[in-house]
Order: sequence, then C-alpha cells, then structure tokens
Amino acid sequence: MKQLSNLNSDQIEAVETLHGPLLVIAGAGSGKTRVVTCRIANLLQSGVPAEKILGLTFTNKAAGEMQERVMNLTQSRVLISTFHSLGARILRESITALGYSRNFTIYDEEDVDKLLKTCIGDMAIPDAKKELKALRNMISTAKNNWRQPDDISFNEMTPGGLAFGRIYRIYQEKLKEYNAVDFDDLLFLTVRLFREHQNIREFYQNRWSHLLIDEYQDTNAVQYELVNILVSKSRNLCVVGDPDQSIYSWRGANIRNILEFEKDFPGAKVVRLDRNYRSTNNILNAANALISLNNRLYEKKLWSDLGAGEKITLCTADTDRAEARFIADKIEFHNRQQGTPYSQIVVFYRTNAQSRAFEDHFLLRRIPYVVVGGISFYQRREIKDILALLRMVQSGADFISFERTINLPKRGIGGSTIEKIRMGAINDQSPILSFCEKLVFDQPVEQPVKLSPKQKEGLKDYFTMIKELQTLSKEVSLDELVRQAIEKSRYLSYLEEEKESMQDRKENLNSLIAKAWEWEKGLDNPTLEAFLEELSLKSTLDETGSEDRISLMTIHNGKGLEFKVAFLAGLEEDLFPHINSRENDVALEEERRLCYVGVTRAKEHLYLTNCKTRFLWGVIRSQRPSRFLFDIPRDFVRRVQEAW
DNA sequence: CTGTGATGTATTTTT
DNA sequence: TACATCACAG
Repeated sequence: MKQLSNLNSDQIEAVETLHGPLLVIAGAGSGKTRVVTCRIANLLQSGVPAEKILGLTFTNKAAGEMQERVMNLTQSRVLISTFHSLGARILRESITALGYSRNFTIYDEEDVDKLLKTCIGDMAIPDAKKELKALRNMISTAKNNWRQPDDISFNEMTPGGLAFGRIYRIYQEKLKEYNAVDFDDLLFLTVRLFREHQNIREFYQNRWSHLLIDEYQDTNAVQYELVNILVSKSRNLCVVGDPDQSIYSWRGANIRNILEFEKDFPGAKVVRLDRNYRSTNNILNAANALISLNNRLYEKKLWSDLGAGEKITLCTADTDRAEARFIADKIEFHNRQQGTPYSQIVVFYRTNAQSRAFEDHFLLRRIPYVVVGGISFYQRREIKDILALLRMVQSGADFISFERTINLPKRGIGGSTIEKIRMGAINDQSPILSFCEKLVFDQPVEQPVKLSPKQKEGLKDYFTMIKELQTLSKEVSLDELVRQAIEKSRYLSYLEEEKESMQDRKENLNSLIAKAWEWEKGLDNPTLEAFLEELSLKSTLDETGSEDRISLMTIHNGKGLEFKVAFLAGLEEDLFPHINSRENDVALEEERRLCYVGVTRAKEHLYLTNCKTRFLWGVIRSQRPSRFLFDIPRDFVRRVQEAW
C-alpha cells in the first residue's frame, strides 16, 4: 500500500494490527490522524465492509475531519460519530423499549436548570441558586458514573441538605413525562437499553465488528461501559489516546480507562508514537520539561527532526491591555513580515472571559478574528425561543418548551397561570399540548383551570398556531417551516420591543433559516426531529471556514489542532493554574496537562504571556506569574517585557 | 400580569 | 462588569 511508505515503524505496526485489542499511545503531533485513517483503509482493503466499522470521537469537528480523510483516502463512507450522536442515533431507533417515544427532545443545560427548578419548587431551600448548580453537577456525575436514582443511598445529601436520591428520581421521572432526555442520558439511557434488553444489545453488537475510539483518555465510566458492551463479542477494539492530554476529568473522564486498558483487554497490543511531526525542538523540550513534573505511568519524550527552531518568547506585560497589544503587534509582525496567514495563528486562554480584552483590541487594530466556542449560536435567546417553538411542534409533551414559548409574544399568561396549567396537566395525566387543547375547547378535564377570557383567547391562539405548524411540517421544506414559525408566532413584533439588539437578533434568525436550508439540501429525508437533534448536538454554527482570520479559543477547544504561531495568554497564578485547583494536586496535574496541550499546539513560534495586573471581576488585581512559567528551563526561552 | 429599577452576586474548562 | 433575580408599582 502506497500510504505505508510514509509511515514510521511504530505507525506501521499500529496500522497493520487490524484485529484484537490495540492501544495506541499517541503523543501530541505524532501523526495520529494519519495512523487512524490508514488503519481504516487497511481494514477496508482486508475485506471488512465499511458499514461494519465504527469510529467514535468527542467532538463533531474531529468526527467530520476524520470521516472526510477516510473518504479521500478510500472513497468509502465509514460511520465516524461523536459518542453523543451515536447515543442519540441508537435511542431514536430503540428508545421505545424504555417507555419514551422516538420524538424525544434533547435538553441543554438551560432547560435542565428550568426543569430542576420545578423539581425542587415546593421544597424549602436556603440558597436556591447554588443548590441548583450543585444538583445539576451531582446528577451529571451520577449519570456519568452509571448510578441510577435507586443506587443513591437515603442519606446522600445535597449541599443544601436535600435528599439527593429523591430529587434525582423526580427529575428523571419528569424528563420522561416531558418526553425529553438530557445530554448525559444520550449515553446513560443507551447503556441502560443495552443492559435491560438482550435482543437490542445483540443487535448493536452485531452491527459493528471493528471499533475505533479517539481521545480514549477522556472517556468516562458510561462511555467505557458502552464501548465494552459493543466490542464484547468481536474484541476488535482500537483505542487511541494520550494520558498526558487528559483534560476532562471534571466532566467525569476517567484516566484509568486508558491506563488499565491492558488489564481490561488481556493480550492487547500496545504501540507508542512519540516521534513528533509538528513542532521544533525548543517547543517540544519545553513541553517535555513541563509534563515531566506530573506523575505518569506511560512516560514519553517527544522529539522531532525539525531542528531547534526559534526560542519560546516569554512576555510579561504590565496590564491585560498591554498583553493584548503585545500579541496584536506580534500577530502583525508574523502576518506582514513573515507572510503567515491569520488562519495559522491562534490565541489560547484558560477562561472564556479573557477573550473580551483581545476582541476589543483586535477590533481596534482591524485584525480579523473568530472566537471559537464561547457563547454558542444556539444558546442565543431568540434562537432558543424559535427552537422551543419547533420542539412543541415536534413533541407536544415538552413542558419546558411550552413554558418558554406560551407567552411569546405576550398572551397574558404569566408565571402563576403557567403553574396552574402545569398542575392541571399533571392531574389530568395529559401531555401539555393535549391538555391545552382540552382547555381551549372546553372539554372535560380532571381538575378545571380558571382562565380569564383574554388568557383563554391567548391559549387558543397559541394552540392553533402549533397545530398549523404541525400540519405545515409535513408539507413544506424545513427552512420554510422555520420561516413560518417566526412568522406565525409574530416573533418579530415581540423583538421590536428591544431596540438595540433587535437587528442582531433578526440576523441571527435569518442565519437559522439559512442553516435549515443548507442542512436539508444535502439529505434525502430531512425531518424536523433530525434537524433539532443536529442543532442540540452541535455547539457552534459552522463558520464559513474559508476566511483568513485569527482564532481565539480556550485551550480545551484547541485540543487536536495545530498552528504555526500560538499565543498562550494569562499565565498567572489563580488564573492558570486556575484558582479552583489550588491545594489540589490531582487538579493541578490536570492544569499542567492543559498547559502541555496548549504548548504542543505550536509548530514554529510559541509565545507565553502573563500580566502584572489584570482587570477581573470589575476590579484591578495584581497577579503573580504562573508556576508553569518557572517549570520551563531557561535554555528554551527568551524574555521580553511590555509596559503599558 | 407586566414593566421597572434596584440589588446582589458570580466567572473553569464542554459533548 | 454584567447578568439574573427580586420587589414593587401600575
């Protein structure tokens, strides 16, 4: 095979191990993606049918890229999906076995919070806000660790002193009642499905014969379980990962999965890739020095034959504004003098809040940029409003979406009336939309809800609109449906009330219509349900990636990417490493790994910056340099200052 | 029910 | 800072 000639011996070994368990410890920049795609090509060539191969990644971007590269190499379409998309796909096919219906909606964090509020609504709680957040975390952690509500002991309490197991149970029941699942359920319920239904489990076990998992160091217990179930028959499992790049433990990722792979799968072959094809050696040496301070099971030292390269620049700026100015100067230097395209330059930071200083300054300097991640398009209020409307069209049981949309525009139905309707629907044991229908048409209900004539009119108006949209959804194209939803709800007239942001919001709605149009045109059977799912699982609107712009992003978002020039900003104690990891060695090691990930993104030029003072939380604070700066030996760096 | 203005309080990372 | 929640008046 022609491709093999370009691979080194370790890579070839990985690529040629087609069956049985295989662990690939792939250091940063070690050509992992090439190995994975070549291996898939090899599988296909050896006679494994494309539809028997399943690749799993964490991000849509990674999945898309990998699928495309396999396509280019082999002209075959192999299913490469994120864990969550896979879960959603399986649940769409088989969730009825768990008593949900197929058109379930997927709740995001905001929806979850609203639901949780109704769960603890009548319980007395001292500090509701903190409690809510704590609860959300506890439930998520429970699900990620495969703990059912019944597994929670009676004396397990929330910080506010509530019985956690009870709330968890109520929450889970309500989700089902609303025909909704949360993000964690996409995996959690899938595993439950497999455990409780042998026939379904076997069906999926037979569906794929060869599994490939990317970023295995970031899998959590449920993902681990899912993978184990899927491969238990074939045992053809290839996992690729790097313990030094494990940065998602806060989301339940368990590094043991990769560290103990050889125990879990006896006879597994292990291949290590530590030759680096990305960076010059000053950068790699710095990265090696940094990460060597962690306790590691698989030690490795990255090296490349790309020469020593330029030294790393450490810049201490007086203020955060000076930091932004320094970075802007260097960006212009690289762009103008060196001809580096903007798209090959990135600014990394630890927290999203830091992006602002850069955005302001880049705007001023006319440096084109794009913020990757951050506030997602789909989390904007106007988008969520319209999507909630469409969810009502889709499901009719989703109370959270009902609550969000019933009073848009104003129909005289406020909080207390909504609550009455909610209770009424519970007593009547009807989905929210059917209950509204009964109210509107004076059909008998278990317990009547008193409505003023105006409210009744409003409710009728709402109900009719949803019905009309439901009819339309079977007749018109998706973009037309979105347009009609905006039209029929008179949403724009509601937007008129806010003056400044209206134009932006209108444009966002137009982007949503455009998105719908673009999405459906590539498919033979575009359904509303699939569209909504796509939006729930994608965190950002795909940018028209062709423009030449600087990328701004958190380091977490940068995993898997590489840039000719990388800036790592805000290397200050309590910011990076973050204050929450102070006095916690395990968390501190993760911060260090995060720093390692940032450093290893750079191919040729790396800048690390810190500020003496920073404007944070509305106050100017004085900052100490990050300990990570002292971890990098002086031989690899040169220092500069930036006064304000 | 709705709009307002004040008040308080939080900011890690995200599929 | 900036956003969300709350209290209160219309």
